[in-house]
Amino acid sequence: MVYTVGEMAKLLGVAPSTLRYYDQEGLLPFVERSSNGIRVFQDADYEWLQVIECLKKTGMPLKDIREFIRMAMQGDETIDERLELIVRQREAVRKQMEELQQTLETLDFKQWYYETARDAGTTAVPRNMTLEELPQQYREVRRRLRRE
Amino acid sequence: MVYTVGEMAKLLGVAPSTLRYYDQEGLLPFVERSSNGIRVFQDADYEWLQVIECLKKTGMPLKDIREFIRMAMQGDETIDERLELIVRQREAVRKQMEELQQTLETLDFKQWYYETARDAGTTAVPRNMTLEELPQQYREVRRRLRRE
DNA sequence: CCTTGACTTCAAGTTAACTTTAAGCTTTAC
DNA sequence: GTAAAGCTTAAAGTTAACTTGAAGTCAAGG
Repeated sequence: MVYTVGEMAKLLGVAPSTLRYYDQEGLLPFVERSSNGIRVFQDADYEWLQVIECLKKTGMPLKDIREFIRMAMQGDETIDERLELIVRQREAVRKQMEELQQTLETLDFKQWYYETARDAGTTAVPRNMTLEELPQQYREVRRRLRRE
Repeated sequence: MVYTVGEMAKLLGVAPSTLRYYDQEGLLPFVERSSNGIRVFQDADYEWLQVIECLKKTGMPLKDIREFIRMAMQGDETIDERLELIVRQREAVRKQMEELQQTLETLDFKQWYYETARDAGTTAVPRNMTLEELPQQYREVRRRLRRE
């Protein structure tokens, strides 16, 4: 199966202009052209685009993704480099998940805070609680927020 | 304790210009000024800034954070609204974590892929494996990547 | 034959979140 | 008394990742 830029964009759920922009930025060296200059996407290209999508979700900038693609085009001699890059991004994502976990804990605390405030009619109640009055799981969070 | 913009920035690990920018954007209505116009940060302001930081990490744009701060300044009548916003952000973060989890699984697959390629000397080996030859935990990932 | 729709390129515009620069004020240290 | 450090504002500059607009090409349908 082959696809136009519009069809591939639809498959991926992005705007066609995004794919043209990626091509312009050198991320899509694998995309071929028909005799009259129209981009011809193959099924295999879908997989490349999914990998680009994946790396983008790790927060990697497009120019670094371009380097990864460039390496992949080089062939088997760059396997080690590519492996190293993947391992590095994996660690970056693990770190991001830990940070998000902490953010979630803060929001859990805030949710409890506003539920308590709502029930009491005023934020003064949760705000002025001592650490001992605070449910155990929120103590660490409040210590962090208040630098206590 | 009171702090200048530079001291507070240091505590938070951000640039002073960032705090000035936030102030300009209306995110810091709680920060007072000394007689000669210098910003005076209080300990309580540190907590506000941590909350701003937390909301920023959820991906909330600054103008929405400003609205949250504005609500908080309104007082107890906005408790319900603020609770709702927190719950919404909490759900957004849970979703982000799920997406990151999927990204991580893709990277796990790619790591295995390149380790296998390295050991074989060519990416042709992992690439041409049938679904049955593939370790079980990677089958779903490859199906997604290849739209199989 | 001609209109429609989707493709092309190139250039310019957009947005968010800062950062930098310039010009000026205040306090502290020698 | 003056120089340095750190504060102020306002305005302009930066960056990434797109998006939009203009002008043109091409194939299919009525």
